[in-house]
Amino acid sequence: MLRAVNEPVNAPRSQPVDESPDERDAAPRPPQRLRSLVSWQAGKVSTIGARATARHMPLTARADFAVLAALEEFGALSQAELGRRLGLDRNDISGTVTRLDATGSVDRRADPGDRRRNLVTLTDAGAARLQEIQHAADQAQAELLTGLDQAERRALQALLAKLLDAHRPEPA
Amino acid sequence: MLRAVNEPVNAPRSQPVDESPDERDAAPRPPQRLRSLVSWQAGKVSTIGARATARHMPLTARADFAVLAALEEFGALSQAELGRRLGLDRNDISGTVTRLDATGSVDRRADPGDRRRNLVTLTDAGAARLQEIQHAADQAQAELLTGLDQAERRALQALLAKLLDAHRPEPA
DNA sequence: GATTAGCGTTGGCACGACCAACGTTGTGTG
DNA sequence: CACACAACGTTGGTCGTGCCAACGCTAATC
Repeated sequence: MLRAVNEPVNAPRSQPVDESPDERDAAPRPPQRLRSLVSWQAGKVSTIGARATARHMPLTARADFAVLAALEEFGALSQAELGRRLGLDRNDISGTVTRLDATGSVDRRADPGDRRRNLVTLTDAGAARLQEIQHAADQAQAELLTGLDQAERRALQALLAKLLDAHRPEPA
Repeated sequence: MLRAVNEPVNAPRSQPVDESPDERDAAPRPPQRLRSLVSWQAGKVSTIGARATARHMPLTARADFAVLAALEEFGALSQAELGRRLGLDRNDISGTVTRLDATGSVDRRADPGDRRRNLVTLTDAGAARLQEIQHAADQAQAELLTGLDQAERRALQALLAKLLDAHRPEPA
């Protein structure tokens, strides 16, 4: 049943090193106190995912992907609304949209009905770019999930989704 | 093969906004393409965890916690070894150990048997500090895990642990 | 004795999350 | 109508984190 992980945590030893010979070359384990912190685990998983991602695309493509995906799924949005959907600061959205606009992936223009807003629209080029990034992301995802079988992947994803649902109303 | 987890993903709608009235005030959902990326989910969980953590302690305490926990569990270590255990760069360990040494949480001295190394030892003050941080971390953890019952928490933790085990040999 | 490898340190870069301030524009209210 | 108020987009800055590069030192290897 996947071993409880939670266990005691209170087993500090004090020999300077020790290293029994059969784990000399094995991977050094992080301390139990960290291994039992979900927030630490999630952070590590995130950076491993980032490393895998970086092998398939420039890092900045991650922000692009988020914006493009939102536009594809919800249609044209203002930048503030993008921020709310994605859980990002509107400050940071600004830069990403600028980049996407410069490469023609997106069309940004003042909303005629409310000139405070910028209406951001997905272009055909943007849709194509979205597909590219999705492809790279799938590969990175596959690398990240090595070691988990189908059922475990689905379970993990479902649990993370449920956790996130419980926290959603905090955009930034 | 392997794109598992990700269901269709190809259901883009195109109405500019729509917003059915019963979710007008509800939390805006992130796009499906993101919700089906474990690496994105993990990132979000990580930052939500960081926010929760920040409510209970200074952010830098997280790095301190990692180092202190490793020293408590494995005894005195060199900085390079700390890096390997924690999956961190030895560059970054240096700064953390300096901070911990300055506050007396740790004793750093040249290893008499190999003067290239710094032997880092946990002090009593350090052990106390570790307990403090653990306490704060527990509270943050509880906030983060709101919305998951006991069994789900254990399952999530176990799945993350298994995923990490499959990637361990990459310190930096 | 010379080369190679490991260690700790400094300094730099990129990225993400966040906060503060400003000018602009729409929405109220008196 | 004039006014304060709120929302928007932008710029500029801070902090924490993950990386790479280089240096001087020490130990192991040949």
